[in-house]
Amino acid sequence: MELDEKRTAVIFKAFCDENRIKILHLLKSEEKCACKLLEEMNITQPTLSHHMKILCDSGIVIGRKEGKWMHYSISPDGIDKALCYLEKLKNIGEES
Amino acid sequence: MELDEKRTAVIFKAFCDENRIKILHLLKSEEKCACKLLEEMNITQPTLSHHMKILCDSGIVIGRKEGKWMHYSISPDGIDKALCYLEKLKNIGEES
DNA sequence: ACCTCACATTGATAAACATCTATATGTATT
DNA sequence: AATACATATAGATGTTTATCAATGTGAGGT
Repeated sequence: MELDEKRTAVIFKAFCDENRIKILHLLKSEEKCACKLLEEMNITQPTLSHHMKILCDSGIVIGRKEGKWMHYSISPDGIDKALCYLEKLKNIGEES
Repeated sequence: MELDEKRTAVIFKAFCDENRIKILHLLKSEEKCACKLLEEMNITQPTLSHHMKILCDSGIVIGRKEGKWMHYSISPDGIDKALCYLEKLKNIGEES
């Protein structure tokens, strides 16, 4: 019960920071490597790395290593988990 | 553009704290007054008040004043905005 | 008018978080 | 093996956030 709440909070951490929203927006159209994201953001490389870790921990983003590069993309399954939680929240009074 | 990202982050602030998730869970079945919520949570009254403010600012919860009491409930419209954002995020590569 | 009850606000404090610089790790390339 | 590059990690710092005790506000009730 407690754990569930913690896990849910971790999922939505992805969306509660302005820079992470910006990153998600950049990933919306296609998979991108970290260096490309860095170019388009106004933050340092370690800060980007920090945000990417939070995004991956949330399950909303997936990282794929290819040689020196990390390619990041949005995880439909991750989004589905978040969607599912919100859908359940909407069934007000109808079912428990 | 910048503002959009900030507004989106505010919406999802509702879901990124363990106690707020717990509150949303309590509101899932029915509207409840603050005092009832307080009974079921392990926090002080000012802390509850603080969380309720964040939840209302996010648009996910609606407050209704009735005499001395504040009744809180989940806003389907608020949830829909969050759902809409996530849906758009899922259209990967298909449309911009 | 006074008191009580429900809730909000203020002010203080500690924990969490975002950010940076500096450094480490790991993967090509020469 | 030496270097260069892409990313991660560590450590430090300022800011935001969660929390509480104390106080304010406003609505009934006596």
